Amino acid sequence: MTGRPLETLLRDLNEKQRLAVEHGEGPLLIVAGAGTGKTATLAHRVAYLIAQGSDPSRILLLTFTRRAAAEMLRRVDSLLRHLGSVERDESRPTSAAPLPLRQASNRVWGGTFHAVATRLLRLHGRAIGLDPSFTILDRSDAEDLLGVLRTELGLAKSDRRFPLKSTCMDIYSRCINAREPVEEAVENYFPWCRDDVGDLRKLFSLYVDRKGTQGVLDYDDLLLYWHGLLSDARAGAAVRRRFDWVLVDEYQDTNALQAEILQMLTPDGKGLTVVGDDAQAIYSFRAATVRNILDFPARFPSTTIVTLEQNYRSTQPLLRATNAVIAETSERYAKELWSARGGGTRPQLVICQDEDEQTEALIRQVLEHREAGLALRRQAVLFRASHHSLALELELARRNIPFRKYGGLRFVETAHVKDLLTFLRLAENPRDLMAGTRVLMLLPGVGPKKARALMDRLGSRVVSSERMHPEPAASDRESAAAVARAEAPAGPEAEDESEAPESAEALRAVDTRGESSPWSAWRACPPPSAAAAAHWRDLVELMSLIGGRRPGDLASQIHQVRLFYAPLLERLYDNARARLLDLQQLEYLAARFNDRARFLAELALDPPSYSEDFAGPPLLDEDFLILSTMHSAKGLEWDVVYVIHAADGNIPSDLATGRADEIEEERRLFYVALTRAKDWLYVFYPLRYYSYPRSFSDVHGYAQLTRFLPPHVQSLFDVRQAGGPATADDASRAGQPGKASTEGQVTLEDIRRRLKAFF
DNA sequence: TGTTGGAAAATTTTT
DNA sequence: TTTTCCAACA
Repeated sequence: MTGRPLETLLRDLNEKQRLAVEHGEGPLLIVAGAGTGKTATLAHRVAYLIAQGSDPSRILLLTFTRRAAAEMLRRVDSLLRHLGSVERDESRPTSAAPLPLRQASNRVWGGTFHAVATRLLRLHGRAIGLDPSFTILDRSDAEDLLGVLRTELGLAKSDRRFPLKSTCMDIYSRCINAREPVEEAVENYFPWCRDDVGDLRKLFSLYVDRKGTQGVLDYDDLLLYWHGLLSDARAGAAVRRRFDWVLVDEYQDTNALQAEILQMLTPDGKGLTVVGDDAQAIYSFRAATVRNILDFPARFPSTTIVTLEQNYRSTQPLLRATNAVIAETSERYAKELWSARGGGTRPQLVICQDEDEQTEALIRQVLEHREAGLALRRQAVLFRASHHSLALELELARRNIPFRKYGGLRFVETAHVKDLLTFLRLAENPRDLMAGTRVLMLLPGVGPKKARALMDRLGSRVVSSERMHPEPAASDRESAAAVARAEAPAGPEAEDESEAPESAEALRAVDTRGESSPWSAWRACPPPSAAAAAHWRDLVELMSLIGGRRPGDLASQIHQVRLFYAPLLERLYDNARARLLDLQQLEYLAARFNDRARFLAELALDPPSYSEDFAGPPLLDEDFLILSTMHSAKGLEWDVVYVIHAADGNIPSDLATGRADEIEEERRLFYVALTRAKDWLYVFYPLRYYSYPRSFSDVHGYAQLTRFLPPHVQSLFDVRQAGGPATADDASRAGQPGKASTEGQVTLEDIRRRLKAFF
C-alpha cells in the first residue's frame, strides 16, 4: 500500500496510540487507562494490519462480549471504508490489499473466547473425538445436571447438608477456569465446604462422564476443549496455523485457562496483542485474575509495553477525583490519566436521608439535564447489584419516564422462552438429557421418573445407531479428513456452513431408514400417562419433524414448536398472553439465522437482555434512561453518570469484604463506574439503607460512607445535601463513620481422564 | 406425579 | 426476605 492512505489511517492517533498500531510482530501489551481510546487503538490496529495486506480471515479478535466485538468490527469497517474512498479520490489502485477492503471486517474472526471456542470445536472437534453436533448447557442447565447427579449419588440425603447445586457449580467452575485442584479452590473460596471435598470430587467426576455421554458442553468445557484441541499435536497445529494475528481486548478480565490458551495459540507471542487496564479488573468471581496482565511481560519476555494515559473522555475535574480513588491500590501499572479537555464541573457527592430521597433527587437531576438538552440515553444510572435499582424502576415507571436496564433478568432465562428453545436443543441433540427431561416434564402426568425412562430409551437408540457408524473416537483417517476439510482455503464463513450441518447429519442419516431414527423409540411407546395421551403423538411427530432430516428453516421450526407448546404453556404458567407474545418475538428473531446450532449457541453464550418488564411505553423518539450494573457498564461511556447506593455494604458489597483482594476488586469496580462519565458525575450516598440479610423493614442504621472516599478524596467532590445546597457541615458529616502437555495425539477421552484424575 | 409445609441456607457481578 | 431442598401426603 502506498504511504498516504496509511497516513490517513494514523492521522487521528496520538503518539502512543500510533506506536501501538504500527507495532510489528513481537508480543505487545497495551496498558490502556479508562477512556484513553483503547477501542479506537485496537480497531486502528486491525484496520492497519488489513490495509497492509494481512488476510482478515487470519486475524483473531477476542473480546469480552459480542456487543464489544460488533462495535470493534464496525469501527474497523468504517476505517477501511474511509481508506478506500481516499484511494478512489486519488484514483490510485490498491496494490497491497488483494481483497476488497469493504467487507474485510466480516472476515475477521471476532467474538468472545467462548464463541470462538464453539466455532473452532465445530470445525476441529472431530480430531479429538468430539462430535461437532454438541449442544451447550447454559448455567442453569449445568446446575440442574449437577443437581440430578447430586441426588443420584445420595449426597442430597446425608445428615449433614451438602452444598447447593449452585455452590457445587461455582466450585467446579473455579477449578476449571483457575486451574486449581478442588482442595485449593475450596480452601480459598469455599472454606465452609471443606468437609465435602471427597464427595465433591466424586460428583464432578460423574458430571464429566455424563456430559460426555450426552454430547453436551458447559461453558467451561468450551474453553477446556479448546485448550485440549491445542494440546493435540495435529489439531493444535491446524488451529495455530489459522491465525497470523491474535488480539485480545479486556485482557485484565481473562482467567488462567484463557491465558494458557493464548500461550498455546502463540507460543512465543508472535502476532499477539493484548489490551487491558489492571485498574479495571472486576471479574475475579469468574476466576479472572489480574495476574494475567501483570505477568504478561514475564510470560512473553520480548514484550513491548505501550501505556496510554491521555484520556479523551472525561473532564479534568472528574479525572482528578477518579485518579485519587484508584491511587490507593497497591500493585498496579502506574498511570496518571490526564485530559486536554478544559473546564468542566467537579463531581458531586449527594447525601440523602434514605433511598426515597435518593430516588427523588436523582430523578430531579435527570430531568434537569434533559431540560438542558441532554437526551435521556446520554445519562446512565449505575449500581452494584441488579436489585439496587428496583425502587428507582418503580418510580420511573410511575412517572412514565422510559428506561432500559442492562444486566437484569434475561429474556432467555424466562421459563417459557427457555422451554421453547429446549425443544430445538433436543432436536439438535437427542442425547441431551437435561433438554429431554425439560421437554417431557411439560406434559401433564410426567415427572422426573418417567422423563428419565423415556430419555433412556432415546439414548440407547442413539448410542446403538452410533455403533453402526463409528462416530466418537474417530479413526485417524477420519480425523485427518476433518483437519483437511477445516484447512481448505475457504473463508471461515463458508467452512462453518458446510461443516455444521454435516455433523448433525450423522444423527439424522439414520432417519432415512425410518426404524432406527432416535424418535422411533418414542413412537413405539404408549403415552406415558393418561393425562398426556392427547399430547404424546403430537410430540413424537414434532420431534421427528424438527429432529429429522428435513426440519425446515429455523423460523418454521419454532412455529411448529409454538403450535405444540402453546396449550401446555397456558396450563403451566399464568400471564400466558404476554408469554405467547414473547415466543412470537423469538420466531422473528430466529428469522435472521439459518443455522439452528449457531442460533442456540449464540443465545446460550450471549443472551439478549430483557427490559420491557417495568419500562413505560416507549416515547416517540425512542429515548430512554440507561440503568446498568457496574459490571455491565464496562467499556461504555455517558455524558452524565449517576452512581447510586454508594454506601458501605453496597460499595463495597457486604458480601465481598472478606479478604483484602476482594476489597481491592470492589475499589476497581467503583473506579470503573466513576470513569464512565464524560462531563457530569453524581455519587449518591443514602445515610440510611435497608439491608437484605436482616429484613426489608429493618433499617440498618446510619451507613458508613464508602471507604473508597476518604476525606482527601472527598475534597475533590462538591458535597451537598439532597435537599439543599452544599454546606461545609455536610462535608464534615460525610466523612464520619456510623457503622499441559503439548505433544502427541490427544483424544477427548484423554482430556476427560486427565480431568477426572484431577478430581 | 404433583402439591404442600417446614426448615435451613443464601443473599452480587456473568461468559 | 426469598429460595431451595426434602419429606409427607393426596
